[in-house]
Amino acid sequence: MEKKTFYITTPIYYPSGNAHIGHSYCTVASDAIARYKRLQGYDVMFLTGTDEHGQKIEQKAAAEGVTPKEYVDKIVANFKNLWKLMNISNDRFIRTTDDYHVKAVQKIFRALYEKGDIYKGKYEGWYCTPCESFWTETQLKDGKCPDCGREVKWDEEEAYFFRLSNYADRLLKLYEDQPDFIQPESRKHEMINFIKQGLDDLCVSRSSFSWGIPVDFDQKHVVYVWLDALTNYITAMGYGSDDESDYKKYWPADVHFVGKEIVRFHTIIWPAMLMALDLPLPKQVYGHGWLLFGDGTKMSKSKGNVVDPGVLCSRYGVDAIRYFLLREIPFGADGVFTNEALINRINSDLANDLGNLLSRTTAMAQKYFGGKIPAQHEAEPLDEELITMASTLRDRCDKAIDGYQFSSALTEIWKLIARTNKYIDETMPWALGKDETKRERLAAVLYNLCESLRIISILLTPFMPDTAPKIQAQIGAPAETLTYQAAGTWGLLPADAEIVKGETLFPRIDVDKEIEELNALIVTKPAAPEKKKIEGLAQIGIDDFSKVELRVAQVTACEPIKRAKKLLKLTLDDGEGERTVASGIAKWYKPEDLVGRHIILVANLKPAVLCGVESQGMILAADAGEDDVRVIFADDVPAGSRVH
RNA sequence: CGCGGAGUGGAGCAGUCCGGUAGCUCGUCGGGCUCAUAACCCGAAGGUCGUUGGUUCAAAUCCAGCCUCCGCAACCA
Repeated sequence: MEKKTFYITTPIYYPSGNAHIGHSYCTVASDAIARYKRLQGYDVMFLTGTDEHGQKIEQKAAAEGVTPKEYVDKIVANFKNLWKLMNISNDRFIRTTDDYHVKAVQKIFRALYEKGDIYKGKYEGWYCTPCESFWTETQLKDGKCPDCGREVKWDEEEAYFFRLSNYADRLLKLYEDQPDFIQPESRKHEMINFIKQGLDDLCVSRSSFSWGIPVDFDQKHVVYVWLDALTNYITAMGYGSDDESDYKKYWPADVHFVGKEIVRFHTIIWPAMLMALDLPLPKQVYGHGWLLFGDGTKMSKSKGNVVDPGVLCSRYGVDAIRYFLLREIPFGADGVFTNEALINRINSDLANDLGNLLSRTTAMAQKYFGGKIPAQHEAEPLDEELITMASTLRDRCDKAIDGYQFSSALTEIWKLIARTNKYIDETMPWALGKDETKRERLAAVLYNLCESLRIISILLTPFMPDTAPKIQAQIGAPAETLTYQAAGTWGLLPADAEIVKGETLFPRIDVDKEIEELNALIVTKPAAPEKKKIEGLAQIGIDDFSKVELRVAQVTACEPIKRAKKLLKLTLDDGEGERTVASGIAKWYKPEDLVGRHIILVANLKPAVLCGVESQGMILAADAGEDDVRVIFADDVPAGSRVH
């Protein structure tokens, strides 16, 4: 009989920079599920990869003076190395630059076009010729190109569109028919609302850059991100190629793991495309949360190297990092990553509870029986609770894993670890060891400890693939006692198992010292804090500058603007009269910080309405750092003074 | 009144659907033990469950208002 299949995917990551711990999080989670399902006997397909096209990569490559392909090759190698380091067991790795993917995407694009689900239309927007970019009204800065600051013009570009709007009803029905399709539940409401606001057709081609898959029947165009990236989940299985056997075998996917920021694309656009292609839909999309820093800000590449997964793995071991990611944060919710939390977890859960349990068990087996526990055992009623808990652990883990709650699965395993530690205190083997008449009781106790560890080690394998075999080697468990079946059965460890005290699984870490060293890493490493070069804008003449009227003005009143999170409404005295200005500084200044102070005003800026407030000018402020904006004050200059 | 989520001992969370003893992990304090990685085991302290009001014999839990925080949408002139 054929084994049941299980197909799980991570998103394909955008290789515009090296992998960070946010990528690791999702990938490790997927890996744990893939391994667990394999353990259970499924024929698993675990896919990850990289999404390599697009304007941003094209620009980054150009900035480094290499071709886009050369640029991504380097970063993709970084991703692959990290996955290898972190014991990621993916069966395939797809790159959207792979030949088979390119061909399949072209085929899909053409098929949808011929079917009428893709049509040629016009993409309208504000166009900046030098940048070759379209911008929406709201992206413009002062009515000019946000990139280069030059004039833009309303223009249109020929583009292909996908009739997403046709699928709104079918999507809503999908969510109803398959209540589990979007997980966690709360994200479903967001999607329903989004659809009810009305879906626009989706632009699926671009002609303003060339780093992409060409539309084969219209070479001016390249396929734009959605159709290129999302289809990876089927092209990687050979869909659209000469050999679709894997596609037939594994599709539809059992679950797509994605970050919550891309749930929308996976639960609206992707199913709609599959509907258009008349293909089966994935069974579930699971949107996990983000890893946040202690201050609640999102992980990003610019924030320093402490969260470089490679660094963490080399300091603490891969399994410690895997454990932390899977245990600390309930899947689906956001979680905070701090060095303190990481080290505390390692010390208390891994070193104290698990590592020490193994250590004391093997040490006693050595000390009292030279590593071979006699076959004659004397049981006591006290043993029953431990035995029951251990032999039913597998079922509780299964249940947690079915809902992708690794955190719960690990919690269950650690309950047994704690119970086993307690069992040692209850039975006091060191006392039994002093009494020659208690040899058989002592044998039973030590055997039970090893059995508990055997079951623990099996269920730990998917999460900590390095550590589990180490435990199994120390208790001398043969392979046939380490299967999924064996995890549900007590008493399999053979009498002749050779127990050896091996290396310490997880050495305790000196918290203060370690934190200090990590902090030192933060300070020194990003010491070259990629000071963003101030992009050279086009030069202007003195006459251009003189078109700008700068004036000192006093803030006479200030209040927040309702419905606008970032805006403050300032009432200014500019020397001639009163005027109102809206400014996006609410995050950094409170109204009382500003009232009475003198600022510099751009006095002849065309008024604009922001969140219902007419703003008659703008005030000068500096970007003092990432996320740090400071208003330029001129308190000793009288209001009304001209600045030039 | 844009949509949604959340406010529970020092920290991080569960409990809220289906009202009735407020639970877990870490930390703190006290005790036990000595097999073990100064680890392990037991016990204690610590919470008016954001706030106000309502329903009820009884509210963390149900209802209404308010406050605060966080996502998404709009907005950083």
